Amino acid sequence: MISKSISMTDKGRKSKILKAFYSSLYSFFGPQRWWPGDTRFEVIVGAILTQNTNWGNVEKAVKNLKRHKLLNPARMHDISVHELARHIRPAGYFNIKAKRVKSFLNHLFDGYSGSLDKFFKKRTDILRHELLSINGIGPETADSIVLYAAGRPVFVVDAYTKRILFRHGLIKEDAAYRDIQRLFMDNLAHDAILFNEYHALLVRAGKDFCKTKNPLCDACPLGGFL
DNA sequence: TGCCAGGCCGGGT
DNA sequence: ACCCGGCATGGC
Repeated sequence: MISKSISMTDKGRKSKILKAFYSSLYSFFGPQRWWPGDTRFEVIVGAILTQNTNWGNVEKAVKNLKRHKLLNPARMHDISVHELARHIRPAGYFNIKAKRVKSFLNHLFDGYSGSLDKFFKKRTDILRHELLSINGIGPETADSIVLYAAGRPVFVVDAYTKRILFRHGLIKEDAAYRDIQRLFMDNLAHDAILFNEYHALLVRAGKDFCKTKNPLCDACPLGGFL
């Protein structure tokens, strides 16, 4: 009885903090309007290219792809993995990432004749599981695609999310991806618009105030929660 | 000039 | 079930 009320209290406390974080971030930064990409396919490619990589470098790679009219499934499926690697060079890890984008394209063309409409036409949990089965697509990349390309309410967890939550004492440093994701999804309405903004705001806060080295906690809109 | 950036995989223990 | 090396460019 006692332990139950303690855990309920703790859950309620975290729920309130997560909602307060969102209010503070939204008030401070305003809407972020993610994903920074024009089409679903651009979101998918960007999600793979940004793995452990600065977004600025991804933008250079995306610009290359656009300049060569390659940023659509059919054209990108046609070229060799070697040629693709050449275009995405600025994104770093270009050989492995070219292979990963190709893995997705092979899946898309093998099973869905290259149609994203067909590929997305399934239950959210099935879609997520299917994405995870593709080599080179892990939890964060899969969830980014499910949320930002398919528009389904799953919460995306990334390095900034972990760091911010850890520094505010909401998770352990070695917390697992699914546990962090559950923290958000058990305490917030399953709303794709909300999850979209929330993750984008966490990344914004991370970039501006929560670097690994020299975090600017004084100026951070979440500073008051420490 | 070294460190960091919106991960993930494969092999080893 | 972990742990770790590898993957690579560009900006500060």
